[in-house]
Amino acid sequence: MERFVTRGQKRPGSDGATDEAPRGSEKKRIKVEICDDEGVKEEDEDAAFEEFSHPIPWQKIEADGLDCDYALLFSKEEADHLFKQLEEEVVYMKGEEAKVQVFGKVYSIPRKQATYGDEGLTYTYSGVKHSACPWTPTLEYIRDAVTKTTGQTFNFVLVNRYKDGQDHMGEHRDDERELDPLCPIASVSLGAARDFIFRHRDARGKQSHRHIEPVKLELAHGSMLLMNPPTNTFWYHSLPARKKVLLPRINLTFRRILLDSKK
DNA sequence: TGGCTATCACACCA
DNA sequence: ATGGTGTGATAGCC
Repeated sequence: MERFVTRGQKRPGSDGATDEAPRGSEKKRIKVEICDDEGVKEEDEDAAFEEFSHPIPWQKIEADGLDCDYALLFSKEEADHLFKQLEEEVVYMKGEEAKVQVFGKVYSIPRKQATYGDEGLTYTYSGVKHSACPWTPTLEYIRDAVTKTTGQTFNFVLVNRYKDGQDHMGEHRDDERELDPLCPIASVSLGAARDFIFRHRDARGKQSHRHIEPVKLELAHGSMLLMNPPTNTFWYHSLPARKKVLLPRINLTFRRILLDSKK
């Protein structure tokens, strides 16, 4: 069974007049598709709250073992500006660095990637160790904006650039060995809106024991998706190809990498 | 040791 | 019929 659900409309009865809306008290509409054998259950989104310093309308996205928060972090004008700045500043991997080995065969990854972060940090992707470049001004600005709204600090960002709808990323989880398991991953989107799909690890494959429908959402220009633990443990995510998308998208995933003393 | 990663083939749908 | 999309098979490396 599949249903499209629009969640997060303004609560009936909320006066909606307060400037200092606590997190979750006022919602923007985004299209979230939550599918479930028994249909959709509406949760009280106000039940979840944390003290954030900036009042932003948050959208809670929850399923079994999945816990995300979605918000528009930047206005269109600011997001346009940031996108342009990143197009000038970010230097992407090329050549051998942009290749990946899958089932013995070597491919160029279907997107461009770059890693930035605190000095000396490294990140392993598909068995290849990348060292982080020093932060650029725009990446620092966005990082700080994320920190202000989430209260979380980050020492690393993975930049993915999808030149159009043909560029994509296959289903995966982020490497848990290197990541601080208690720190959420903050995913900032700039440019073309793209579909984003979560699938539960027990609902993959031909004969999976559980029937858990995927959670699908669209990541808008200037948005931020916070993936809270334990989401990354149970849910794979992907950015599927979309032939109709003709414009580029830049995605920034801010993380906290453990200083590699232990692996 | 097992889980990862992209592509291809093919089924399904409108 | 056609094109876009979703799912499974693939089988080597660390």
